[in-house]
Amino acid sequence: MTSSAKAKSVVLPPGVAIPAACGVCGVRSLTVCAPLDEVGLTAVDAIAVRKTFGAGEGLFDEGERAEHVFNVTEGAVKIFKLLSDGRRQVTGFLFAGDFLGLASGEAYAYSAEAMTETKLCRFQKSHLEMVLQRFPEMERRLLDIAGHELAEAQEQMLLLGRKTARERIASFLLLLSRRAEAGGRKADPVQVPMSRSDIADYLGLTTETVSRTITKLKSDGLIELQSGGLIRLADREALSDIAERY
Amino acid sequence: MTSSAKAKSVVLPPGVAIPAACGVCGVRSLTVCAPLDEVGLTAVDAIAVRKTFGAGEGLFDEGERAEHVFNVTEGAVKIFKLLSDGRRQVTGFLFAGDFLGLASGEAYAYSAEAMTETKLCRFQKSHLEMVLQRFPEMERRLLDIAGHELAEAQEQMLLLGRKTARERIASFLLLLSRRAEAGGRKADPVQVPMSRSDIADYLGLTTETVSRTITKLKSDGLIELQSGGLIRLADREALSDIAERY
DNA sequence: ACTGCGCTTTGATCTGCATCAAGTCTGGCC
DNA sequence: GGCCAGACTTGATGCAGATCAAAGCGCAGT
Repeated sequence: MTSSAKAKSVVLPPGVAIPAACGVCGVRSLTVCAPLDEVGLTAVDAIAVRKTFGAGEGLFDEGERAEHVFNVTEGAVKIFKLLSDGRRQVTGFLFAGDFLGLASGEAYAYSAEAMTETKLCRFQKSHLEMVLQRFPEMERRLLDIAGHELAEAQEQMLLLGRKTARERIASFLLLLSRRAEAGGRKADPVQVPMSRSDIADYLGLTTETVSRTITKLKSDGLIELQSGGLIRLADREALSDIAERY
Repeated sequence: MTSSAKAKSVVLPPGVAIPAACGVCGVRSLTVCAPLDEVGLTAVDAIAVRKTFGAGEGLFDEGERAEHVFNVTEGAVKIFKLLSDGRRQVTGFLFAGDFLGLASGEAYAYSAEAMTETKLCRFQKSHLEMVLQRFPEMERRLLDIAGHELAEAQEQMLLLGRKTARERIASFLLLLSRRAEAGGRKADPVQVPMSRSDIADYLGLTTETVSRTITKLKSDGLIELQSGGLIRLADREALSDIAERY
């Protein structure tokens, strides 16, 4: 009903289960599972369902009954809200290690869609709550994550309410780079897996303005566009000055 | 260093301690303390310090070491972030029952300032963490609160990124009314305790645009300005249509 | 009651980004 | 390897809201 299903590489039906395997999880240290010992990990493993979504495939829609939460293990996801006339605000991009579903009460507060082929662990909320009760260190970790997300949300409000287009793009590139680094991916020629339109809807701009502004940063020698959606931050210092933070 | 100290009615030195008294707390059912039994309440009481801040007085500044968290029991507080050239984004308004400090790690992610004479319970973070360990129901409650705040933050991103001035003002008035109701205050002629400038910085507009837009809503018969900062939502339905949500 | 200062409103003009409109590039597919 | 559709870039023009400017207005202090 909301986002156009522009799924392409989708071959499997949404969410083919593959054996859960926390033991070999490459992003565990980044996730909500980080503080768990073997006993906790076994408990989580027992309730985790691994799912794979193709690029463009929707995970859930805003307003839908929120039965699950997710942990991204591979790929990239965008979350967004829509107005009835189609205006869209992308409220976040999630990568490997990121937790998805904190902001939901009874219903999801936003829609979520895979941007690339994405793998994630899905948990039934009621199951996770039982595990949380047994392992308070996991609940503490969730609270930390929520605090970080809240701080990032406020940074984004500052960007959306008060920054110019140039400042927004500079902030965005630095944010992506910083998050890539935190997630153990390459920070400098930074991978930008989202479309201009997704960037525009994240930054409260239009695709044209995003394109023009990136072109300007390039001709000013602050960044270099490489193939494969990579962007090199040629003058990180100047970008930081423009962005003021991040 | 950040917000101009326009304190006026400040007579006492910042934070005169008055006896903590959870037993007679009028907003307990709204707060993080809601799920606690007598034992838990006693533990919280033991670490709570009651403070009073005058209108315009700062609670803390962004970047400052975050040693405390707060629970507003009376009054109204605004939280905001600043850019170096003075541009300001108000990221939230807090009223009786609201919890303050979730979004901070080592340092506060924003500055906070009392808008009216405000009373709050202050907790040392390290103390609260010990109490949380003993009373997991309080930690659960905190997680719920964080989830709500996250959802509100995303709603605000939609507003800042994609709504027109008229839609922003309509959304804001409905939000204030809804929160007043949730806090047990009067929802219809709704109290608007913040200045035009605070509203502008919350909505990503200028004071002039806020003023013009409110005037227009008034002349369109959707709202009525009353004395004492009260606004009557004369046509709530029309306002909702304009706002699309909230 | 008067005065003065800060807040709000109202008016005139300007501008950064949106909108409208063509191209141009890219990569998936036959 | 050539074709096509969708994504991106570039250009011309328009407009919502910012900026600049000047009154009103309310109330704290005398």
